[in-house]
Amino acid sequence: MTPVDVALQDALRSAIRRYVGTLADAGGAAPGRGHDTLDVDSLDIPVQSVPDDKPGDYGSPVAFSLARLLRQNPAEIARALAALVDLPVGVARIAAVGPYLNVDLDPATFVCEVIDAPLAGSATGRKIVIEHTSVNPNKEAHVGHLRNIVLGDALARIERASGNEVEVQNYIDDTGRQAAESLFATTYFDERDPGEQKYDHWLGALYVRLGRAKESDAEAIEAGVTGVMHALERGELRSEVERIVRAQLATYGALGVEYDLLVWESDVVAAGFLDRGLEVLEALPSIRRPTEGKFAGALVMDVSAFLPGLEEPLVVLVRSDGNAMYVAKDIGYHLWKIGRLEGLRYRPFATQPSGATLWTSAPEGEATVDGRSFAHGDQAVNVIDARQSHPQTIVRTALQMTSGERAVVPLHHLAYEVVTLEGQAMSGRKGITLAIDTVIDEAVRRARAVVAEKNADLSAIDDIARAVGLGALRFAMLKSEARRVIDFRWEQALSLAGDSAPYVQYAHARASSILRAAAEVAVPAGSRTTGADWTTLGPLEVRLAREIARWPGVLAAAAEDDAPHVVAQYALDLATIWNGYYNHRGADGRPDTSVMRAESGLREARIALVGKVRDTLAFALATLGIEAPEQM
RNA sequence: GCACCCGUAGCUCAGUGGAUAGAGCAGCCGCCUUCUAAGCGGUCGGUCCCAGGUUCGAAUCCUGGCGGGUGCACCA
Repeated sequence: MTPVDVALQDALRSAIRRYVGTLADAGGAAPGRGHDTLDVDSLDIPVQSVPDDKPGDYGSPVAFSLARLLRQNPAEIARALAALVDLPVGVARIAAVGPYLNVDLDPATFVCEVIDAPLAGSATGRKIVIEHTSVNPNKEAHVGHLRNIVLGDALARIERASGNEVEVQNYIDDTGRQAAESLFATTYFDERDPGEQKYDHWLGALYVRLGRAKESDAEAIEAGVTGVMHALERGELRSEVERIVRAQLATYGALGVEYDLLVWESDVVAAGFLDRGLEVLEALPSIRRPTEGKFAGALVMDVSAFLPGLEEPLVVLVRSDGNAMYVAKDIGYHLWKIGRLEGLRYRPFATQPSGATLWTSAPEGEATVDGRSFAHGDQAVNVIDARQSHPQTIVRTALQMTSGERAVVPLHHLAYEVVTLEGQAMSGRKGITLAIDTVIDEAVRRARAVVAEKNADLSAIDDIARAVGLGALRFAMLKSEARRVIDFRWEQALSLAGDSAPYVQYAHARASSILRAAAEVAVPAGSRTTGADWTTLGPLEVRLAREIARWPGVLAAAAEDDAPHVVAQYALDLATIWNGYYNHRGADGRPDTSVMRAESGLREARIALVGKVRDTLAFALATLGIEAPEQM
């Protein structure tokens, strides 16, 4: 909803009220036509962008719904309303186009309004806890994880840009089987890291090797892994796991991804979240401890009241041997995320490239650090593989049961589909993977070759190649909906043309280039740009400004729906409209949108508009975690 | 078997109940005597999986099919 939309809605509403009034005056002549019962105040008045081949900038199909309510021809209603309506500020004319009511904007007013509008949302006071990455600490991260990381990071940036406080958590499953297997593999094979490759890569290879060795020596390996798992639970191998996590974090750092807090599973358990979560649950009637049947001795939760139709409505929380299931720990963790449990301790873990401190949960840490309070989210969002939708639903259901039937559980699952590799399912266990580190290197290498070819004299070529290569990679992971399967193919993922980040970055560099040339004439300062004569602007500028005007709504929708692809698609749209403007030719076949060669007054107004184009492109890319170089 | 997700141009995908369904890639034809051609314009290409229904209006909502993916452990 832009200010123009709102003003237009108000104007149309008044006109409709007046129109209905005239029908009422004609009163007895037209009984039962609906005007006497029509509730104009609550009438929905849609305002939409007009297709490019139709007259007008914005239009409303409101006459259709009125036609039904008033039993009249929609085109007639549109004509009548066009005659009755008072023009809102910024609107040059309103006319009926068939049954539609279309408006032409006043270029000067509209463009000034657009270039003065803020790009970021105002502060909401809401805190959103986003969990993403959460890669098992036993191997290098691969392109399947890349999708998770990039989605989560983009969502965090989108929520921040929308005015929310965001805390990004990365959950470390340090007591799981996978970490145990990798660590055990080093002793089983008696291998020591020669330091020739990243530690997580070296360890990942041993993990795969151990998987193969199980075929011939299953029993001994099982016993050894179990031993390591117990040691992990006692917290004895924390520094070994930390070493893996640090190696993985180097990859995320290279992608430009940072976190606020690492949450270790062993700390979640030690803080009592598991036990206290279970206490809360055990008070509920749907929690039982059967003494016979297949779940004898286990603690189970009956979810049938919330998830009808399940073949097996009982979910095991604690096994009959006394060991808690993962989902039980997850329930405790999530009760803490939304502020219903307390007790983790924290210490600094690392200083990230931006300078921000990465915190970690730690048994020996402090309860409060640096004056900040972790968790206490008004909303929690989990970026997790769609294959885990069922366990996520169980966690959500447990929170629902502890909150009351009608309570709104502030937990979202951003479920994303898998990434396949040239059509093949990836498998860490089988070693069919493609490491993020490998892809980053290749992406930057390819981008560097193109930058060197197109623009060899740029001094910051390495930085630009990095921004372009990583941008292409991230964008490929973000441009489609999360629920779509992505088949990773090199040519597609690292493409520098078409629907890609470099396309948007190029549009941004073009605008930047103009603004460099313009710097001596006028610096864009919105509607206060010196020397601008707004009345010289025309439909071409309005078309461009209309696209910019969409941004706040796009940002809000992306945040509301946890949908970064909405921002990616918008960035492509704005870049397309801007490129079209840039290359536009008049009826005589000559360029008619030149900024620097435009006459004084028009030139300054265009400089201000181009400044807004550049800022909007850069801001949209930034919410996706993609840099926008000034030159490329 | 039950549940969830997907089905739109040759391929990969956008598309908030509204105007003649749009991009990119691939194919074909054009545009650098200068604000960046990583670009722009044109052209070719559609039973929006099928059948009903709701609606003034459906790719979009509902029901039933068909095809594909995923999930349904005292694993994580």
